[in-house]
Amino acid sequence: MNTGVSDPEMVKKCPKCGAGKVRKDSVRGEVLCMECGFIIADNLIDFSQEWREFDSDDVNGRRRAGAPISLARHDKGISTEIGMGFSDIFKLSPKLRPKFLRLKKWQQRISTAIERNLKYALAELKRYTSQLSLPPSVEETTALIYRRAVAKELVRGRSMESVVAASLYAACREHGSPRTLDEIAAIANIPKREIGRTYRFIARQLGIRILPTDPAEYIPRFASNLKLSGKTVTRSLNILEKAKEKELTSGRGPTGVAAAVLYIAAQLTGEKKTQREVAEVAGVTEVTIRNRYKELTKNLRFEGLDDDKKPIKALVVQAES
DNA sequence: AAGACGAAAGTGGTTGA
DNA sequence: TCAACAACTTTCGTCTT
Repeated sequence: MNTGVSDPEMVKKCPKCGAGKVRKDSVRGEVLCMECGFIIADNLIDFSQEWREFDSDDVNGRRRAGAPISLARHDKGISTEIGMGFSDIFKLSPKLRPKFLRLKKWQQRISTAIERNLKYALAELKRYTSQLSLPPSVEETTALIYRRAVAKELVRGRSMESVVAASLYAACREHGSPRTLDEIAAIANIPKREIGRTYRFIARQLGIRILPTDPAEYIPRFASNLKLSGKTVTRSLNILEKAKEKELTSGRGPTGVAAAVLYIAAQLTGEKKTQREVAEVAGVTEVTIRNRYKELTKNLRFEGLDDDKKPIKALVVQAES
């Protein structure tokens, strides 16, 4: 997203609504307005230094030079290649030249075996993360998961792409900014169920906990896509809290719950959206939204109003009175 | 005409024997 | 490995605004 913001750190006011309630979410890599829900900037880069110096030993041992080590580079950004300099070979005695060439050849053979694959995988990952506007922290986590999967030989029998996609799916969830399987499947060009299957497999093998996703994590993003205000987001989260207390969310698809809650909140704040629109961004059908909100309105009995014939109408009346 | 509603049948995934 | 099961989808006809 290009919002024309050169330095997200310096943004104090929302460029859209002018309100001063700007919050930086470094986990999701987004800067967003709490008033109108506008995402001012995303894809933030973490400029912070990972080490601090406490004494003179640290100054020598920890102060770093060069680029930080990155798991998202196939060689972690620190490989040495023999004979990169064009003229190096002429610095050697004629006697040593065959040895030099032999070493060079061997290095290439070793690296091609493992590194080639990794290089390709990480290039693919880069494409996914940039298309989904995910921050580098997620990319790093994905790279780590993928490396662990490779180390355990979990890629065998599976396509490399599906393992990268599954790693990405896992990393997004770890970072609390889950993407739906549909979203990842769309850019990776892999069937949704294959990613899901691979995800469950590697998660189990690598001991990654599989907890159901919290619908709340989808709400800000969906709301932003629907151009809903921060007020509606807040309202959605309130409704969701009540729904959780009454166990209305367990066992339900988190995207469906998020969609229904947003739909209801939008009705309440008068920012009317059709079921079709909400269903679209949430990646569920209108029927699912209907089923969820029927459960919600029936069981939550919004402020004592309980008209099961026309729950939504009842809600709007309640909101206006 | 568009949106909302809901019934019915079908799909893919989980679970427990 | 198989059947039962819940959640979700697809499809379609009806009602409401």
